[in-house]
Amino acid sequence: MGRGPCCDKDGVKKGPWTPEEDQLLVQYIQKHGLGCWRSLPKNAGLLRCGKSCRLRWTNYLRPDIKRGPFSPAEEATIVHLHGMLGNKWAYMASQLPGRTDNEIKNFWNTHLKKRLTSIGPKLQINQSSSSSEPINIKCESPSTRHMVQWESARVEAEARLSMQSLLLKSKSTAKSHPDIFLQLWKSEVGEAFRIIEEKDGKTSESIVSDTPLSIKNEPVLLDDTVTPMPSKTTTVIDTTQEQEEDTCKPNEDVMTVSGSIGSNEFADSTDTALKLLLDFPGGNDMEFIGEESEFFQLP
DNA sequence: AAATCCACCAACCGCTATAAT
DNA sequence: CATTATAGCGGTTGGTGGATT
Repeated sequence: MGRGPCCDKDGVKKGPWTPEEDQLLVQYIQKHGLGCWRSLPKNAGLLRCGKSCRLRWTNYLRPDIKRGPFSPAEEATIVHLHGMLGNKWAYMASQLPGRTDNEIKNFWNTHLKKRLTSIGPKLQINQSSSSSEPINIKCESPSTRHMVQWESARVEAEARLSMQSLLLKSKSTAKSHPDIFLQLWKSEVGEAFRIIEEKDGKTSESIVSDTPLSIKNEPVLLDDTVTPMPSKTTTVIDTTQEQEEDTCKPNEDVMTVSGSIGSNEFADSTDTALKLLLDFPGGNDMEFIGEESEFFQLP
């Protein structure tokens, strides 16, 4: 049969961790490194299940955890990525070194989402008109406007993608690409971005690394005190540098990924798509929606 | 000063994919 | 190959502390 149980449910402590428990866990990991979470609690003398230990370590005790408020640059990254990917907290965490998925998720739910909701009614999106008038978005701050625009774009993209997938299924002809980014890039959303890119005739910098990356996170060893880190990090961007502007500046400080991706062609196309989609064209962030009226039309 | 409300966040829960037996 | 545990992820909950009434 399969493996033995990870922990018997009885006699397992739950709830907040005490400093003593934290100390036991940290000491054990510093001494033995990361290995089997299943056996860790017993070996470390903890009355916790392995899952709880893993969460405590990854979300709180890891030495590379960055505490404190999110910088504007980090905020912008989250908004960008959420606009693109939705609730992919783990992926966002991989792009924000020192931040955990849990932290990002909490930050989104308690700050960004609220802000988005609060300014929601103020939005005046002129979709009824078939004219080429740009969407009229009224928001207090550029960052908020930015966020709303990305959310709008994401909702549109999702709607269109689901519609497309329905159509594809009904036709049973074309195979949908397994990669969501490539799907998105191949959709009109990506098309609209490409048009703008060409119009502008410039290659804008992206907050997302040019280094090939994959959603399937490859392990990478961080230069840290505790040896084998349970790193979910693949390609990381150093956003520790405070960036006052809302817009994303080019970031040269990119860590090297130790594990290369096997299928580079696929990964590259995915990354290019993601990179380009995360780049804002021109001055008006959502200009392409107004210009490309077919964006709102079904295929 | 007490009660209530609210925001924040750590931790848990449940699900899925993958790995081990 | 089937079964089961593990790891990882996203959603949700509950405790805590500060603000407000």
